[in-house]
Amino acid sequence: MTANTTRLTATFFARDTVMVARELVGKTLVRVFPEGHVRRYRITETEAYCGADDLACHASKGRTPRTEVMFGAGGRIYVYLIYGMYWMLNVVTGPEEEPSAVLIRGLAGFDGPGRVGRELRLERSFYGEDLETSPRLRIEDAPAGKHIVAAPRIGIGYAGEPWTSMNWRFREA
DNA sequence: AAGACGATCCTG
DNA sequence: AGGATCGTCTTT
Repeated sequence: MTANTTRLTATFFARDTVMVARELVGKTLVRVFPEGHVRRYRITETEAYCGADDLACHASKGRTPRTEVMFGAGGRIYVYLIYGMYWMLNVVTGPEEEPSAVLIRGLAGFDGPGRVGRELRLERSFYGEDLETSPRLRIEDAPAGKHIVAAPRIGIGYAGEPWTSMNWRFREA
């Protein structure tokens, strides 16, 4: 048997954000490093950020150079620097003009969005990269497998209700 | 031009 | 509990 190495395309990402967030748990993130070596990681935790109405979503603050990529169709990378230190990895979701994304919060062995970015050596140039064609970052399909639990999102208290209570964080049980 | 602060992590 | 560290957005 050969391993399943089906690369996920725009048709997977350009769907309902919460659905994509849930389904991304267990999928395989593949990073080709500048030195040429390849590492594969199982995605263990994600969060959904759902459109301009979701006050926890950066796009709710408006269309700016930073949030621009989220307004496009699903399948591209949204990265941003937080606390002057950590690059957060997001996958843009949904159709065009519906600014939403899924934050990759954890990979097997690398728990936490800051650790994910550090491990993958993300930086500014990943902004807008197309997951369908990028030579250095891709996501491959994988069997559903593990049980997945939903919980409120982390670090978004400023958004208030009902956004703080939405169970839009997904992780392996 | 200056200030506030963040979808975090590590150390003490 | 507090510091690191800086891009982005808001206010002057």
